[in-house]
Amino acid sequence: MPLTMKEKILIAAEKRVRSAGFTETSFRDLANDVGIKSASVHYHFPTKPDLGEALVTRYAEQFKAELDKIGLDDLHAALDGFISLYSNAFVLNESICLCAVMGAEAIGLPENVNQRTKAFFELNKAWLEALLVKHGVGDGGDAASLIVAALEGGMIVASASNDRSLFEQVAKAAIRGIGSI
Amino acid sequence: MPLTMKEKILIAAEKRVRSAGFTETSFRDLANDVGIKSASVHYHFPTKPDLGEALVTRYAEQFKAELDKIGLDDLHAALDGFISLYSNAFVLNESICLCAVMGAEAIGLPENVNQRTKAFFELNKAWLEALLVKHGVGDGGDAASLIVAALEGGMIVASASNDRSLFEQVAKAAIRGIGSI
DNA sequence: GTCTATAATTTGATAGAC
DNA sequence: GTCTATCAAATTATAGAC
Repeated sequence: MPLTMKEKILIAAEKRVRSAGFTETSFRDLANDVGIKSASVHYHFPTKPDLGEALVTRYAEQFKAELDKIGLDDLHAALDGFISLYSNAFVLNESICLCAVMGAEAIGLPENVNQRTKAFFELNKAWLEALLVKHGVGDGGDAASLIVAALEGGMIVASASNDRSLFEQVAKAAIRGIGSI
Repeated sequence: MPLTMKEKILIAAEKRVRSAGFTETSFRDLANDVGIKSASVHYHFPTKPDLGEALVTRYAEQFKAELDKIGLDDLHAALDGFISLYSNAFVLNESICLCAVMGAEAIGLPENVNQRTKAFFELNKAWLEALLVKHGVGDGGDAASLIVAALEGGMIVASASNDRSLFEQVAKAAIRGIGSI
């Protein structure tokens, strides 16, 4: 099945937002990316908040699909799989997690977008917490919250520093700290 | 000594950037904030990268001044003092850390701005690492990197989720994890 | 240092033809 | 669904008077 124009726009938008930011991404840029005019982009996404909401929703759905592929029986393997999702999302000078961008811009963004960003973080935290509880590690959700925050923050620090190893360092330290939290 | 116009502009700019983002902050907005015209803002900061660089430099200097006030003899008190700096920087629906914003926008920002953002993160990491080493906790800088990343990421997650307790949770978990890293 | 005036570009969004 | 055409507003930045 070939891509619909709506999906093509979302793919182009995700790429731009994850590198330049949401506000910096314009309908005209997206129109050029997919080979139509900006008025036609508005046909698919009437307003920018509409686009933002669809963008984060799709991102969270895809992320959830990847999470569902990770086996939960081996704690270490599962944690590695989880971190790999973040690691793959972070390409130096090219892209960070969509929700790190949306989260940083959150104060100025419409509610419907922020709700979806919040849902993404909750999804991640809930998955991690379930994994830890299953293996009798960590009592509440503190460790899960810490890991999610550290991975998102690690991307931002590493991206600004133009040094990918900073992210790797944080990711490894986050895993090593589990059990004592 | 009364504030210079240059400082007034930086104060207004910091407020706007920390809530709405750097790209969203315009010279006209700042001009209105301080009661002059946008052309006059350009007199003080010829280009936007000039403004961004001055902004992050000033932020890091002020942060360093606060760090220098924290006593290092009591590990727990020092960690609490460190986290308080972040805690105070984070006001729900109003502001997050300037460098969390700049870091999230980093890919699209000019080099001179990113260098200053990187310096801010290095300053934080170095201070924390020195504290931990002094008290014989943590070998390398892994724990320090983790804490900085977790605090920055915690702000972003909490801001997008409109839930300050998420930040508090991450901050506490980050401290509790020290020693095992 | 601040002003007026303006240039050149970009933005989100709409109306209406096809 | 996509187009042309257009709008009203906002953006960074500069020239030159005061």
